[in-house]
Amino acid sequence: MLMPVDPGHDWSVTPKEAIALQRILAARVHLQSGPKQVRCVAGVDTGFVDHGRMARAAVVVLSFPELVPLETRIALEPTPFPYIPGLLSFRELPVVLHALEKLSILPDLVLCDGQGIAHPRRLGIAAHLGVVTGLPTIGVGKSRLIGDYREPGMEKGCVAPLMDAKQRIGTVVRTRRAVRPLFISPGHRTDHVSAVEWTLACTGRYRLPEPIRMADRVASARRGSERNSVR
DNA sequence: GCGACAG
DNA sequence: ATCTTGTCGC
Repeated sequence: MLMPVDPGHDWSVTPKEAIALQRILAARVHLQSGPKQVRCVAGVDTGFVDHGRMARAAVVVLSFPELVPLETRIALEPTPFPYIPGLLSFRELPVVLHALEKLSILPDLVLCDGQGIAHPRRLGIAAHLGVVTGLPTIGVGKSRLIGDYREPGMEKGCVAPLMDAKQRIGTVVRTRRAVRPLFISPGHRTDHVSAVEWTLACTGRYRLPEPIRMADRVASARRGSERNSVR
């Protein structure tokens, strides 16, 4: 249990309290050049079971740059909060933190499914996770929450800035030729440039970077894994 | 009031 | 997120 057991703050809040909390926590986000060396990178994602009543978080730690999975942990708990655009972290982070606590390996960087600072109050789930754990994080969104942008080129590696209120809040990145782009934004202790660099460094033949892909697979897997491994 | 809206 | 098989395209 190398990860902080400290929940960071009270998670039983109302939507109004959650928004007020985001405004406070957003001031603690640090945009920096990112970690100098990354020996292992983690990917986190959450899936839902039983009609959304249970939340299952998965965290997978991979070696870098080999991207070989080293450790996988899961946490399953009752879903604590409804899905409200802009308040996703209050629904998914509690169980994600419990999955992270089970790790024996401390990751140097964490890729999170969802936005970083590309959020109305600049505190998407990746930024929130970073502030609470102190770990460098990057937000990897599969679609846009807020912000305007020009469609990036169709080749892998093409990028376009994601803007809101005349400020840059992220980067729209084509991680694979001719596929929908990803919305990359700094979470905590990373910046626009490093967030895109690390994301591409973790991306192979697929649209999603390996850490996210692997966590996704585990979090969304049918009970056990009979529909996959077996047969 | 109307439209948008991560997972 | 989740409900769900085969199928079109590179």
